Amino acid sequence: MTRKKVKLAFIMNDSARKATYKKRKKGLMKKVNELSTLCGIDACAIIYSPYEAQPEVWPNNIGVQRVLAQFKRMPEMEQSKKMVNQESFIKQRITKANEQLKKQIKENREKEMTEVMYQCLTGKGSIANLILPDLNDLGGLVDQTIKDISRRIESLKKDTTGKGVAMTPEHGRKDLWLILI
Amino acid sequence: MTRKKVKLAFIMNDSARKATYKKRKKGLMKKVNELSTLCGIDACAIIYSPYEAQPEVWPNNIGVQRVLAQFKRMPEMEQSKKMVNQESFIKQRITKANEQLKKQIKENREKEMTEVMYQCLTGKGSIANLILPDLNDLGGLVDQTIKDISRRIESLKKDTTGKGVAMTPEHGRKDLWLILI
DNA sequence: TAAGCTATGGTTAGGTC
DNA sequence: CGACCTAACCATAGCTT
Repeated sequence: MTRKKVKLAFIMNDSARKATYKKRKKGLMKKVNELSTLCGIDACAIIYSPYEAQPEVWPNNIGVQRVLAQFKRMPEMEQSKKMVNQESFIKQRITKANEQLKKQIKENREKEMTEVMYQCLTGKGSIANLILPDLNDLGGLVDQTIKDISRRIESLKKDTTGKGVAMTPEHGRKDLWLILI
Repeated sequence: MTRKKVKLAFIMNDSARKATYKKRKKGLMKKVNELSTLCGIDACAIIYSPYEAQPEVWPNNIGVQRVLAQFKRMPEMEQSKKMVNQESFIKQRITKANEQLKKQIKENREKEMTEVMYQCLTGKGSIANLILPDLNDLGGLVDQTIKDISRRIESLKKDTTGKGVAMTPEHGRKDLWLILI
């Protein structure tokens, strides 16, 4: 079945949009209810849709009116403070996404370099045709690997049972430890 | 690790409550943003909490004010219509939960009876010490199983390749088909 | 305190009936 | 429609750092 990730954009197909609306509205109401219950906070939600003449609110009209009254009672300036508007919210998400992207790139590069190092160790490749930045990264990786290996040797020396220790690396550097097997 | 299902009730532990609040508020904001974007609807959210002096709103104060104005402009009577108040919402959830409970009980009973039938077939048990309701259910289950087996035999007869067909049953009665192996 | 991790359970897209 | 199903994706509780 085709269940690809849905792009976060307006759904053009009318019936699909309505179906999604109904499902997600239900989920959202549940979430609001949970947050309110779990944390004992005052919350209210109002949703307008082309499918209903009246907006749907949670928890009820009295609660909404009360919250709204409180909200309107504040001075304009105060309202602006600590307010999450759509623009800043989206900016936050973009920043977050960019951070993840950077992390992924770094991770990919590390894997690439590990592969190169492994190729060299098994004689299937050479460092002859690498460019300078790659050589620098590779140097760092080799240093790190040597350190890891030294630490591994030390821990093996201390293992008096003679049966070996778990192969799990200390810091999640799973791939590199394979070299020792 | 212990990551059991959290009971839907006020979290007594202060720091745990705050942590949950922060995580869930973020998730909620994301959901509101998604619903609004995907379905092109006008939505706004207001959350009061002991952790912030000002309520947090989405998408922004202007949007909230506009939605609120629309809301207040309606006659009282109209507001009451189609409104999901907390009580009816909770009642809905209770009804739903009860339905699920019934379904689960029925499912459990079916499994129990299947087990009994299997015990009898393998000679590890007898129907001698069963009470009447159990016998009735068991009878129905056996009938159903015989029908399933007959259908299975028919479908095997029609299989001219002689290589057998997939062992997947037609209606998800996985366990019973094992008898044929 | 906050930020990061991951197993788990919950939500939902795309189907069918 | 709307109810149900399932595979995938997502949110998050409980931890560690």
